Amino acid sequence: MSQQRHGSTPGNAPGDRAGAVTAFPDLPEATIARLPEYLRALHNLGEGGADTVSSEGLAAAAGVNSAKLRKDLSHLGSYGTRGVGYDVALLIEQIEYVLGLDQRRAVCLVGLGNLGHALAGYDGFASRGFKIVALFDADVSKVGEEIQGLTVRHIEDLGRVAVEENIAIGVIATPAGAAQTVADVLVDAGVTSILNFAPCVLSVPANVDVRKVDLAIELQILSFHEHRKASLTALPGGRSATAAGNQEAVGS
Amino acid sequence: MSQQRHGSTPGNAPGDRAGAVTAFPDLPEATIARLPEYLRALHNLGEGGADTVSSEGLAAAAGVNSAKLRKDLSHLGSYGTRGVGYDVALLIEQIEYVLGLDQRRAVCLVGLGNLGHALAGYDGFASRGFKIVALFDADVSKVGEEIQGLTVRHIEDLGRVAVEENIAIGVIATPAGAAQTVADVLVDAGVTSILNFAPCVLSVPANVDVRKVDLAIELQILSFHEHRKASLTALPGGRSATAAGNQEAVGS
DNA sequence: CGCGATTTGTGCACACCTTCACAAGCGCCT
DNA sequence: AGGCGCTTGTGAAGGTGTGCACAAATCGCG
Repeated sequence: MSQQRHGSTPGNAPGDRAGAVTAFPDLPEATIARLPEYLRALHNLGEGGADTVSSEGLAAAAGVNSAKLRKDLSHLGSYGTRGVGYDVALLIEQIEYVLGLDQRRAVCLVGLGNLGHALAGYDGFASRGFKIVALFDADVSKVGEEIQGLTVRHIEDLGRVAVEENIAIGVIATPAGAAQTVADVLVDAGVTSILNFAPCVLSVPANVDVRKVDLAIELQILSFHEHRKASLTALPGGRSATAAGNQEAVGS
Repeated sequence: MSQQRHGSTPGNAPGDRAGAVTAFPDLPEATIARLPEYLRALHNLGEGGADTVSSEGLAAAAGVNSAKLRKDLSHLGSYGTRGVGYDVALLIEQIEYVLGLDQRRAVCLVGLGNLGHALAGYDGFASRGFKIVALFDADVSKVGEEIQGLTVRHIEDLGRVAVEENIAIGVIATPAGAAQTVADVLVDAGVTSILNFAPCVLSVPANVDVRKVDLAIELQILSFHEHRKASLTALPGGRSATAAGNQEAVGS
């Protein structure tokens, strides 16, 4: 993953929410990538009326191995109760805190083509800790358009607005050709996390995190497995028994 | 990852394209997930007029370490030339073959909300080896709508159409509540690879591959890093030098 | 109060992945 | 023909992640 393995400042035990500037024990990246999934599963369980969950139960709901789940939670010093399980509400609170979701984060979206429109209208963001506060596009014919109560602005205004609205996360949904330029503008505007939907590699300063989602790549990976499966059809076995678990979550 | 670690049939060396049913040396999952990125970089380079690339050059274009790139390519028995580099056209052909992209794969898309519409209109699919051949939705008010030259059909027709069109890959872009049902239908229709955009865990037979893309999860991971960075602001360093490389590709 | 059932937290072993460092191979120039 | 510089392919080392299996802890019940 990224080079910024800043050696976590020793400080405060997790669970100690007192000091405003709590530093984290360095969580494994793999764990971090799974926490959001646990969180989603916990919300589901909570809405279903559960007060506590066993690691087994939560693991099933999140589609992972229970040992892995326990180890992940132990990393954040989590408070389960032996013989009982985890308190759903408490665990939600803990994970949201670790992920920094207790403060609703402002996000801006650049590029309002097909995908950009869909993202702007995606209510999953709002319901899971984020708020899209600004939309930008380079195309003047799109500027002024109103989407989901927000007006599309010209990308020139990005710098000013980003500061005003205290935006730390930017989403790039432009064509590949424009993505690097947009990334540069975002970085200049103080954005330190970028979610990139454009099929290209971005180069950014070391203090900026980039995550990339490439829809075609996902399909190509599936295609490989299809190809492999097809080359195995002559073998024994064929369509086999039903079993859950061959889920393949995205994330690094 | 998935349990189907079918012990690869020994057969045919890669590069030996003669036998129609070539089995693969089992490529590491991590390598597979990067191949599409290499492919994209190669296409870019090719369009730029390059005939050959060094591992260093290609690695830079794909945003990875050059040693990793060489090892990845060596896994597929790739033919580079020492002192020269890789033949761009040949390497493209090799990777496309391994990924099974030489045959344009038929994909169906279920769920035509905001995201579904965007996916249906995404030209990145067509240009990278896939063709969306059918659209489905459960909502009768959407059935009949025409999108990108395709007519939305009712999900009841999925089984029949999937067989007719020989669809092996399905994309789920429905709300979470409907996703499992849709997955079941897809599986019954003979689909063996699913790309799931719904925020939920799917349970499917062991021979079916599922990849999940959850937009909110990506943001939550970024949020964690933001949170961590914020808790480090008091430390020495601050905004540091420009450097490429802290890219975080999605994929397992 | 003690015992058994249950479930967490974790030490350990293993598998996978990454990175370094270098030998082997190739082409070019003299 | 020979040597030199460049680049691939890979052995080995270190790191990260996974999963088993079990000890430690807690609850409920007799």
